[in-house]
Amino acid sequence: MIGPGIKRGTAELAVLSVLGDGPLHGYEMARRIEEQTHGSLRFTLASLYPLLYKLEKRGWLRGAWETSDTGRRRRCYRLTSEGKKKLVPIRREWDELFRALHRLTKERHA
Amino acid sequence: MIGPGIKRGTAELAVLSVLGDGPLHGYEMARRIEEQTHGSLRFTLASLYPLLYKLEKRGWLRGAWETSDTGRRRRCYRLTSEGKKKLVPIRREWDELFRALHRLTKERHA
DNA sequence: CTCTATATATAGGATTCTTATGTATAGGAG
DNA sequence: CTCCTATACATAAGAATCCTATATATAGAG
Repeated sequence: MIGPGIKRGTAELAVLSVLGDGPLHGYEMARRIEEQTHGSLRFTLASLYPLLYKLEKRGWLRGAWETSDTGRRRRCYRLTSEGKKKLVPIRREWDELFRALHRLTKERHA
Repeated sequence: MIGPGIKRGTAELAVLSVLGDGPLHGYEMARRIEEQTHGSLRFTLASLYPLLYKLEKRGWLRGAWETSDTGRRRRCYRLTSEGKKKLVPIRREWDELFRALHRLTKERHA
């Protein structure tokens, strides 16, 4: 489990990434993020929902109410075409950040 | 250059990493971090100094005033033995975070 | 003497995430 | 039928982190 304060900025990337596979509702997003990172990346639902509203307001997601097979009311989010376009440069930015930090933490005495 | 909001949590790692090579004063830390990450990681001096005070208060750094060859007054920071010990698990945490995010952004359809 | 680079410092605010709390329903155990 | 758990969404209040703006001061170049 990643310590507090270290995860900052990762939530948006995580949400956009899992939505890249297809539409999902919030509760399932959180479950998949935790599962696919083997529990090392986990953020609470109380963090997730405000983020979804923000991304929807920004036009990257669109949410639609639906009723599941089990009769449960829930809000299903999908990436908009704008959101899909943004995902590419965001991943590139993160990749740059990773490489930059690796240069700092590993490639000493250069 | 990494966009705003995406860098969060990286400053502490960056500072501890450059200090892992030896004692430095603030201005030089910022310069090296920018140089060693090829400009992609850069945080302002106004962010740096409060961080140094916090890390010193926490006991991971110790700062000492000195006068440089050019007669300039500056504060030189070095890792304490406690700070050196902390650097190991912090690097491991970051490595976990990187791997977790890679699983999310790359290893789809698993 | 002016301008730039060096060097430290703080106030104020924006952003991001967490803890705590609340609402509501489906389905199983008893 | 009732209690409990898992599912599902929601908001308030605050902590943590970083940035912009601003301030001070000095060395060296021209």
